[in-house]
Amino acid sequence: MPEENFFERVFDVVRQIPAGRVTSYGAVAQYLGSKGSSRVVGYAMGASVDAFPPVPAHRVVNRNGIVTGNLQQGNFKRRKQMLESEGIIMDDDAQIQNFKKLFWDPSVELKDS
DNA sequence: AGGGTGACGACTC
DNA sequence: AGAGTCGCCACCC
Repeated sequence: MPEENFFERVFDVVRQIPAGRVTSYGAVAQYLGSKGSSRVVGYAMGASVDAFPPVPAHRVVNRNGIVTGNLQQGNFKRRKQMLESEGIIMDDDAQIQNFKKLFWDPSVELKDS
């Protein structure tokens, strides 16, 4: 069991997300064993700005495949562009198309290692 | 030691 | 179907 804080574990997982792929807060939380702590994952994302190396928080969206970012609208728009830059298509403005297809589940990709 | 906070998720009305 | 509410759990003050 890692002695790192929950946040660091979240960061580590998020950093392993391949470009052009996305995952959900809940999935990360579930992978970390705290399925119900999806909020904590989101909170960790907010703290990701303090983390180093930087965490691609833009690849983490909510369960709906919608890019959130209530923290700062500015970053929100910007992250959308980054996602598109990685080949991810957005529907309305924040809805990811083929979200299910692009979904990167840590509990599946990283499995139980 | 206690309370407030939060980039979610699922349930209920 | 849309909107509101509750719960969850770790971190910070």
